[in-house]
Amino acid sequence: MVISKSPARKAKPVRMQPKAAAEMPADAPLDLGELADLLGYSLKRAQLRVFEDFLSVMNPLQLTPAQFSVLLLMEKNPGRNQTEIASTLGIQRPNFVAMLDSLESRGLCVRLRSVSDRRSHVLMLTDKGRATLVRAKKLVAAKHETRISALLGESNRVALVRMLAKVAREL
Amino acid sequence: MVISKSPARKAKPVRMQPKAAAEMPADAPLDLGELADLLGYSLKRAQLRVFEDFLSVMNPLQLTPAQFSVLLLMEKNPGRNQTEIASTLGIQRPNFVAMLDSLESRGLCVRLRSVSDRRSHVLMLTDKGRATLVRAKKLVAAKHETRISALLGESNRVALVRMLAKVAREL
DNA sequence: TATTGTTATACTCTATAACTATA
DNA sequence: TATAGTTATAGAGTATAACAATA
Repeated sequence: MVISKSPARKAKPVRMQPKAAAEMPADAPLDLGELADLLGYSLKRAQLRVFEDFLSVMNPLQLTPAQFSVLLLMEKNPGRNQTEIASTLGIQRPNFVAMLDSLESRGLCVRLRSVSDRRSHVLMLTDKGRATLVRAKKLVAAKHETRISALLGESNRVALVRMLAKVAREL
Repeated sequence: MVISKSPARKAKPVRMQPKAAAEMPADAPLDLGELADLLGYSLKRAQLRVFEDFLSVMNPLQLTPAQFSVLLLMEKNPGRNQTEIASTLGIQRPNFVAMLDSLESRGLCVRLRSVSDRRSHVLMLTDKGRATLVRAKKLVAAKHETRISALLGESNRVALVRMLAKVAREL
């Protein structure tokens, strides 16, 4: 009977080296190959960079992209319940609970028990939430979107958003 | 002395309702407001959708986008060590260990102790890894990228990737 | 002293099952 | 019975400190 192979991680690496390792500069940047043409790859790298910039711009208000999107949705859709707001953003209802706890404990929004259906919580921005959102929008417009627009050109930025929305919607 | 406010999540929601809740269809899709113009938002939604499609196309080979990118990099850059491959992909070295364990245990690649620097492991695709990569590339090209190209048009797809790469690189 | 691969750990996101109170 | 909010939990993904072997 053959002893089953131990996990690969335990087997110590051994033997042999690629033939002509001498040709490569050794410290040259790696070749991305077809990775550079893969939409998913550039999409992911760009998304990380954009969120990073958003976070740094929003630092004074301490709002994440997800929190900002929740506040925006509450403003545009007052009177909606948790399930509606969460599902619109692709957030699972259980995961939305802690998020709302955080926003509500900071006094940015409130949960009101609905009079028409006492199971559900109607979500509303507080005055502080509205004021914070005004400041947040100004920061995003002035320091974040403007920066992207300066990089790509405004018409390209708009075209980019439109294509991404189409991919998210129709792929 | 005032009792400190209990966590917002414990305070039961109460009273009051938005004035004219009667006007809204109640089941209408929510208004995204400025969210629809936020690059970060469409970027994130598109990225999730594209990865989802990639995963379903790659289902027969059981390769995640991250694993596929690692195999591609090994192919184009034979003889590089873990630190080089990981950092090129933005993966922390400690997190790369389990990933390599998985690929190596599946027989797709090997770690060879470098003869020039015995601290480092040179990464190489196995024959099975090369064969798997060939099949993976064909699947991605035929079922994934083609689908995106059909949706946007090939010239738009290329323009999209170029803009995303620029954002990732220069923002 | 510095670096490579590694371990351990922790924190965030995300996903699912199940409970409660209402309907 | 079905739904809204919640709890508990588990799995990815990601980040940092520290160690052994090697340079």
